[in-house]
Amino acid sequence: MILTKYEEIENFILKGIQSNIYKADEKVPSENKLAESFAVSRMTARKALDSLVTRGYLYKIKGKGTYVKDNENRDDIYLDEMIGFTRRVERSGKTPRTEVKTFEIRKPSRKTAAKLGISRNEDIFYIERIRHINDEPVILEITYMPVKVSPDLTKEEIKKSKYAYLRKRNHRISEMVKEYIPVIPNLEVRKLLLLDKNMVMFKIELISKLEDSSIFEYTKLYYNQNKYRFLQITKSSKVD
Amino acid sequence: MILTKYEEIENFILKGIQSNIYKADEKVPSENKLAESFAVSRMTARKALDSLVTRGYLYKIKGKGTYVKDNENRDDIYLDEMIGFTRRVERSGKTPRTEVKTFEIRKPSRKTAAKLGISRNEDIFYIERIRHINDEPVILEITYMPVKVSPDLTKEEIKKSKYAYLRKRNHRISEMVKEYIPVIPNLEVRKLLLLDKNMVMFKIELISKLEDSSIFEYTKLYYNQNKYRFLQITKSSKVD
DNA sequence: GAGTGGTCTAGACCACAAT
DNA sequence: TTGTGGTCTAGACCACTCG
Repeated sequence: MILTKYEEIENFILKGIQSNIYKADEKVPSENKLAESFAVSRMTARKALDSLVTRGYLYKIKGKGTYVKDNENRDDIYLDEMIGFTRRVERSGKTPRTEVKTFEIRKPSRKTAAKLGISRNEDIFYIERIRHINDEPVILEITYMPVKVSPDLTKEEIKKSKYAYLRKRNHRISEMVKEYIPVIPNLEVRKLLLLDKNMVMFKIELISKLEDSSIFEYTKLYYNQNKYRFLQITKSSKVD
Repeated sequence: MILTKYEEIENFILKGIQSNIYKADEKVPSENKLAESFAVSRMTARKALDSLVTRGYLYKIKGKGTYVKDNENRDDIYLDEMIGFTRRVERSGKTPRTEVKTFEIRKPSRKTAAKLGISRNEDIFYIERIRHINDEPVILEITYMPVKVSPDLTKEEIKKSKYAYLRKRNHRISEMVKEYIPVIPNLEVRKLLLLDKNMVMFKIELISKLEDSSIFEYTKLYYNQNKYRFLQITKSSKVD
């Protein structure tokens, strides 16, 4: 099989990573070095490196160089374990912090109104929260909530937990539908999570309902790069 | 906020998709048209389109043009529903087919041996299967199984179901650990699934054990582009 | 033949890091 | 000052599709 020049370079770097010639958080050859040693233009060498950045193998630092990404030491998230961010982080001995970036009342977009099952002129809370672990931003959460369902919600309460607020009001979630989506984040998400480069990451979209079937929230969650592994354990299943 | 030229073009196309000016499976402006109307070089226009392809908004056909991806009409996969491929497809009124691309005995790589908990000189089955729906390849499955655990496995049996084989032998899976991973597929995966372009997709890696805790398989599953939605429904949870 | 996307070149200027 | 990555240009040749 014939490869393009940039595919040759990609494979060269990948082999170097697999054989541990290029170690985690150490440099791979610069774009100019690669261009010279493969006798290609710098743009071709760049294309190879950029591809490996997007695929999660490398990261770049302007003015410094290109480095091998360390994908070990990620935190595990079990899909069936209903545990909140704060408790999960504390259990692992780290320090969680929640930053409420935005808390305001808006009218929903057409898409959001449809998700919430309301009309476009009803008010909603628009809430952006950033979850930090040891002061590093790891999760961006964007929540849309109908004001009529949670009329007395305050910014102070949202700093803690949406679900603690529910308990206080003697409500609870009766059903939650989650969709797991592989994405490359857009500019806004990259900015909020301090990611300077495109790379694959995890998005979860969820809708949760209360006991009376009213929709409590429509939420999008973006999980920072390879800080997380998403696991599911199934016991004694009746597979296939 | 100042945007680069290719980001301007990306946003222009995205707005056109959101406002339905560019409709599903219809063309967006060609690279040359965009280069002209934005007064940039063709390479810059290309960079914008390529980014949107990787992010799953567009697809390109050489010699024809660049089209808006239709992300509706995807099949739902429920993470908690333990149902096999064949039954799930038939339930939706479509025709499933399994192609056994490779079935051979090998020695495992270091990584595979570690996953299977065996030594590098024990034999394993290496199995590549491609799942088709209505003759379109949608899932690539790569399985590693220790021969000593399933010594009498045949290619004929693997054409049907791994788990039917287990039942025949009066065994069953006692535990399955799955990891969900967002990836951009490599060349080999793209070739087998007939994908001509880089784009985000879903990978599942799983390890399943039998009642005696022996490891039955280590399997990687690649789900074709946006043919699938991965959903999870949680009822009456004790959230956060 | 005209238009499309795919690859590639040989430059350029910039912002940023390190020394 | 040197080296790095980030953006961008103005070409080129190719393979493919379609009329």
